[in-house]
Amino acid sequence: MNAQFKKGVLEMCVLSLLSKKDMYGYELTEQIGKEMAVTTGTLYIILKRLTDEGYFTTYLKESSDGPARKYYTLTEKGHHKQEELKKNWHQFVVSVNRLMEEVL
Amino acid sequence: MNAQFKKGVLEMCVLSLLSKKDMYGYELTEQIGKEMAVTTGTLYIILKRLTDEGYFTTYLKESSDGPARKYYTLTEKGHHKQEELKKNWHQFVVSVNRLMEEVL
DNA sequence: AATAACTATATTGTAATACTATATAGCTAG
DNA sequence: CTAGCTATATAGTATTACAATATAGTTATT
Repeated sequence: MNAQFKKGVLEMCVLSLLSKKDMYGYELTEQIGKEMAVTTGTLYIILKRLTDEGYFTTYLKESSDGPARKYYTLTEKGHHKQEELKKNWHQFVVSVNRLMEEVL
Repeated sequence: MNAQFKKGVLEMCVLSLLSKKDMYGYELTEQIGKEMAVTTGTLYIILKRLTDEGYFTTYLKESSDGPARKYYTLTEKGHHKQEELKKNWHQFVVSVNRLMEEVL
């Protein structure tokens, strides 16, 4: 998989998953990992950045089978960002496909 | 437009356009510019890199309305790279869409 | 209780690549 | 001859994913 394709998209995926329900970091890594290669390091950096930028709030919750988990909750700002990124993404895919399929 | 989405994709677009016919740098900028914002600086750096990596050969040709143009021709290696990137791109889009639409 | 395996969060340093700004210069029209 | 268009090119910066590594709680096995 081309690592460059992921630039910006991982952030969108995180926001998109969190728009459905609160999740913790490790869980996000596993969900996204089903579709593409991603390391925990990458995910935690994204989570830290987006938290700093006000897209999430967080809370700790104990786990029955392991250490406590930090859950992420989308803020209003986060929801808006998610919708904006999703819209941009779909437009982008259409543009790229048009460029590639086009017979000039 | 999210600049990050373009990472890796611009390279693929250049290869894809050149798989149809030889083009010169400025022409590529204009064609890609129809679908997304892109500066000449970015394009020429990509062209230089891909030339150095053996995906193109180049030749100069005089123009009737301006300075001489440097045309780019895909090599066999370039054609293979283009097909590979295109395949990866389509798979990537499917994966991302699945992640975003999924009800978990 | 000691150890290994699993779960979970986090940081540092590096690599890849797009953007901004700028430089250079040929050609054409007024 | 000058302005505007065409065309190629480079230097410095910013963003973001990856690899490697550190830390530590929990569970199961010996």
